[in-house]
Amino acid sequence: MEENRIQAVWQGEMQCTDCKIRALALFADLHERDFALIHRPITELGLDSGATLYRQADQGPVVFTLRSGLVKLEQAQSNGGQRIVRLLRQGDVAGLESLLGKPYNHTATALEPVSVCRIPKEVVSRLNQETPRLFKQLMSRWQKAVDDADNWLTELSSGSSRARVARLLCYLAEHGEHGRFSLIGREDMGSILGITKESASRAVAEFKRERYITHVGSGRYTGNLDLLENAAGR
Amino acid sequence: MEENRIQAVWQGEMQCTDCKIRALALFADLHERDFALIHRPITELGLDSGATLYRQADQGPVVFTLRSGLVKLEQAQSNGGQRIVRLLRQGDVAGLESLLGKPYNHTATALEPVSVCRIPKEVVSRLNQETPRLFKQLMSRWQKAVDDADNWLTELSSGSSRARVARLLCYLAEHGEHGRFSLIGREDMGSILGITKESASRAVAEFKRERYITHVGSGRYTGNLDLLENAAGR
DNA sequence: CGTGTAATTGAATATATTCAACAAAAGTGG
DNA sequence: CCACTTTTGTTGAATATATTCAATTACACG
Repeated sequence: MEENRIQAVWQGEMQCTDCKIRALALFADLHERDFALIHRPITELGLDSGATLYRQADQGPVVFTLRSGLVKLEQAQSNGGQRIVRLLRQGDVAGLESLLGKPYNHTATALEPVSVCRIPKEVVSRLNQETPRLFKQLMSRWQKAVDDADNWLTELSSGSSRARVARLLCYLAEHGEHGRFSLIGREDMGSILGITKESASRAVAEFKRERYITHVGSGRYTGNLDLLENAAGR
Repeated sequence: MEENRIQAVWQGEMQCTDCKIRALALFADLHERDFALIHRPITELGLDSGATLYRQADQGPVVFTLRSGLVKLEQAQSNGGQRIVRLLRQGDVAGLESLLGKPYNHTATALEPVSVCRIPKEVVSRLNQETPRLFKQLMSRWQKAVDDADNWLTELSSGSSRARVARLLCYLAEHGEHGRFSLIGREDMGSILGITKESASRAVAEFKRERYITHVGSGRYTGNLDLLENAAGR
């Protein structure tokens, strides 16, 4: 049911002790014996691009950690629109607010195929009581969410539309492997940057023409960081 | 020295057990005996409008809780400018990142005379080890910072400059006592809303002419919430 | 190979910024 | 308490920038 709603294309029970990205994940500092305290199943899910992890206002029993891929967090505006307030990638945690018994504050949607771990909140609560090691990681994740939100505002919601798009492309280029990245939809770009999809499209099209970004096949691009940073105004 | 740098106009050692706003503060859930664990002094400071609590990149040994007044958090942009990313009021905590050993991420400045409690981070760490009661409050503060940041983005950084100013005035009116509030400087408004001070000024002047806000003496105003919400587009 | 979705582009319009001038308010020092 | 200086707010006019809406064009997928 739950798995159905979130449109998993594959899933499996997870052994966190063997996790290849544990250094990046919420459970980074846990020891062997800490894992004995996990009594509820942690499942790993694979989701298609476009799949929804959870919806704003839902009362969820789980947090997610992102193993790979890219997820957007959208929040409803009082005027009826939606605004993308953050992008999550490997190691980021989604739905922390559920640990406080609060409904999800965002709708979380995969922007590309993603792999996530679904962690029941009881697992986190229990581990947090039993061992102080999780505590610091939890605080760090919360702080990272604050930092990301603040940087989002200062970097992506200020300046001309061209500069905003340039900064977003820098972000994508810096986080993509080998500097290669997929462009996100122009509508999403607009929702991230607080501009219209047309303005986003115009800026992207210009950057293509001016070779600030170059197509390298199968929808992937590389960016000229120097040129982009310059257009971003820094 | 420290007290000098933050330009305190008065200060005194604080007995948290007697705190009149404890229900709102970080130490809300603590019991009598928990306070025996506090070995370092918590001081209460009064600051003038314009005083700086701390500066971005400083490595501070304290967090602050705000007892009264209004504080802005400014963050440097990569282009050299500054953007106000949050406003803090009664019960809010500033400088949580210092608990993780990180430098402050913002410059915190009083927008009106404020009263704050200055809490050495050792006090928080120690209490947090000894009692689980602080833990939940800490998580809540962190989550509130995230929520505030997200709402800031969706509510104050979207739409026309007129709508943004209307939303900011709504915010001020809702949080002021008896719906009365002081207008903040137009330059600060611009920095909050991502517009120029001239655009902010134009919108404010219009709202005054149209009686969306009314002067009630000594620099204080009341707002017509219906009209303002309407102008805010909701 | 069509068909629908997403991206691009153009032209008209709306909106915000810039820069300059002036007014109002808030300090400052007798 | 008053004159003076400085800062802050307001407004106008020219310009730059972004939005809107409509018309194509490119592209992915069955």
